[in-house]
Amino acid sequence: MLSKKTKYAINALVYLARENKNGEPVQISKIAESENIPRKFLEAILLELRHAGMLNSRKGKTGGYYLQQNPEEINIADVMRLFDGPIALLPCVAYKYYERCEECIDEETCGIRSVFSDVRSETVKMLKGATLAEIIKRSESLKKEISLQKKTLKKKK
Amino acid sequence: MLSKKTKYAINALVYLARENKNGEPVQISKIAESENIPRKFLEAILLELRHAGMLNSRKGKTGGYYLQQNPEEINIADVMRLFDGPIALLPCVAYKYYERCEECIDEETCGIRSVFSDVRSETVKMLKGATLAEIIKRSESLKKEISLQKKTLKKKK
DNA sequence: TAAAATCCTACTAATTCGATAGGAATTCTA
DNA sequence: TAGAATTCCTATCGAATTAGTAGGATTTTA
Repeated sequence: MLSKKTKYAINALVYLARENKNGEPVQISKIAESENIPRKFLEAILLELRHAGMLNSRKGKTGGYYLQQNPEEINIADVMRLFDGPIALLPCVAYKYYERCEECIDEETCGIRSVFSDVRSETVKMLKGATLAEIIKRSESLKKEISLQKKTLKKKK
Repeated sequence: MLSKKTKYAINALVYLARENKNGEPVQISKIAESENIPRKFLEAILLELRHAGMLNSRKGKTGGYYLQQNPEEINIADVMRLFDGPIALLPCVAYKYYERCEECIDEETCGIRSVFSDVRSETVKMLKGATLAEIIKRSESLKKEISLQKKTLKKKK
C-alpha cells in the first residue's frame, strides 16, 4: 500500500495542477486545508517535492509553492519512487533499486522472479502514464458520467 | 514490496510442489535448509498456510508438511493477501479489504482512485494466474533457454 | 522593522517486521 | 511403554518504519 506521505504528495500535486493555472504560489496552509492534510506534515512533503524538482517555491510573505514541471510531465511512478522507494514487489526485479534476494538460490531461473518482473513492467507502464494531466482528465470524465447517470435516473421516474 | 514472510511462504510452497510429487510429508528443517529460510520463522509461516487450507501436516515422528491443494489451485495473490493484506495500493480500491481514504474528498470522482483501480485489476489478474504450477513451468522454460544460450555460445567459438 | 511565509533539523509515539524461546501435544519405533 | 522426533502454539523482543510534531532560522514584502 502507498504510504500516507505518497498519497498526500499526489493529492497536493493534483491540487496545484488543477487550481493553479496562473502559476502564482499557493500557501501550504491553503493546500493543507483544501486536501485534508496535516499542515506540518505537508510542509515536509512539499519540501521534498521541491528538492526532486517537481515543485518550486517562493519564500516570505506572498510565498508558497507552484508546479515546476508541466502536468503532463509529472507522473505517479516518480512520486511513488521518491517517497516509498521501488515500485517492484521484489528487490531483484527493481530497476532503480535493484538488490539480490538474500535467500535466493538461482536468480536466472527463478519462476517467482519471472512473474514479478512481468507485474513490475505492467505496473510501471500504467503509473508512468498516470500524469497529473491524465488524473485530472479522468476526474472530469467521471464527473460527466455521474451527472449523465443522474439525468437518466430522472427520466425513468 | 513483499514482506520476507510472503517471499518465504511462496518459496516453501513452490518447493513442496516441485519436490514432493508423492505427497509424503516434508520436515520443516528440510524446507528451511533447502530454501535458506530461518527454521523457527518458517515454522510459523507453514502453520499459517495450513490454517489457510493450502497445506496440511502430520505430527510426530515421520511428520511434516504437504500440499493440501493442487499446484494449479494455489496462487500468489492468495498467499500475498494472507500475509501482507491487500494487493491494492490504495485502501479505497481494495476488494476484500476495502476502506475509505480518510483524507478523500470525493471518492466517486477521484482520478487517483481511477488509476489505482486499473493497476489493481491488472495486478490481481496476473497474480491469480501465477499458480505454483505456472511458476514451476516458467522456471523450467528459463532453464531450457539458458542451456540453449550456452550451446549457441559454444558454436560461435 | 514587523508580519508572514518557507526552510530545516530534531524528536517522538505507535506500529510493523523479522525473528527467537520454550514448552505442550502428538506420533512413531525400539 | 518409554523415548525420540516432530509439529503446535503463545509470548517476547529488538530494530526499523511510519506518521506526525516542535521550534526556531531564514527570507521576503509592506
